[in-house]
Amino acid sequence: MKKVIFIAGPTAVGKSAVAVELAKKLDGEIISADSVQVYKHMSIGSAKITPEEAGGVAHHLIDHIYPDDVYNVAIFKDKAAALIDDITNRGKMPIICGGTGFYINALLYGAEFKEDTTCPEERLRLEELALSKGSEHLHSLLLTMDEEAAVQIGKNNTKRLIRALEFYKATGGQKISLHNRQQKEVKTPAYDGAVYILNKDRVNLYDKINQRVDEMVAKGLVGEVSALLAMGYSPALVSMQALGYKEIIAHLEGICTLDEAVEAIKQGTRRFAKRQVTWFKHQLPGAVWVDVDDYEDLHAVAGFVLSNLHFSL
RNA sequence: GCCUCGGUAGCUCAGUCGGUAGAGCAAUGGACUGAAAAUCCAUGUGUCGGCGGUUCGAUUCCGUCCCAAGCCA
Repeated sequence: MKKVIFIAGPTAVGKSAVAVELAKKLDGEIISADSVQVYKHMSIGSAKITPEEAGGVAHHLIDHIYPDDVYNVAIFKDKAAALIDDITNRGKMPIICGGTGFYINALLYGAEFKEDTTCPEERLRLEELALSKGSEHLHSLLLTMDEEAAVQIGKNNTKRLIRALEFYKATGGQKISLHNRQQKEVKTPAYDGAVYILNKDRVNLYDKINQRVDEMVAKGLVGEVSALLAMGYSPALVSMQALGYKEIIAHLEGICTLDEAVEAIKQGTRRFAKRQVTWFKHQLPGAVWVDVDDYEDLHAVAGFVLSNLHFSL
């Protein structure tokens, strides 16, 4: 099995800096597991690494598609898996760094995305149906097709209801409940992975988040967002739902003040960080948790990871 | 210094005609398998400002003190 290092953790803990240092020490290359940093023109709000911070270390899956391109776990998993092969074949160490737990899981456990189970037209139709008739209607529809999924998803989770119905349509009547159960059964890692989850005291993390959001605004987040709108990217795009973008768009549309938008970004990011930790806690068994507050700085954290690696290099 | 209005959950406040209290927000826990920075679910014990008094019983009534806001000087 190929050796792969994973550096995960909530937003703003300092994953990037640790990953870069590891890459330098181990002759590695970094593959980003982040659902927003993939987009071009979305740099400030996604806290994309700068060339100086990257320090010459190769970074992949950052800045490689446009905000209106389709992107999802399956695409990520395929690209990342191919990159791991490539990097390994060149004799370098692949380092996965990112906070999108969903992506990391799919990659580590080698989720199978064989056939295309999406259907954009059907999804669009269902979205309109949800708007006109409400999510309860979708729920009752799903009850007749896949009761298990309907019960599990509930009446209010419009996005999942749409996904379940879309899946049913795209696969010619297969149940997503069965599909999901099968996916979850795969619990053998596809790689010889050394998984580290960086975390820190909640209060300290929140301080860091608030501070970082202020920095983003100071660096010109508002300008970045208005530039995206000027380029013609619709606020309805998936990419524009990202934290920092949807809130600034609301401000630019006159729905709220800049201060209110900034507060909303901070709060949304705090909640996001909490969800990330919940995911890692339950979905990445066997990972090594590192409380970065226990170390003097991020160099020391990288040092710990190096000394803790279970495989030789 | 006088008068007025307040002091109840982390915050903003409601309420108890005397039987120890509840909303919004924040926060916390959880779910998640082709939108995931998305989406959804669950969770409300706090010396009811301090000290005394009346009372079987006070956060509620009375007295007094402290603190905050406003007004008059």
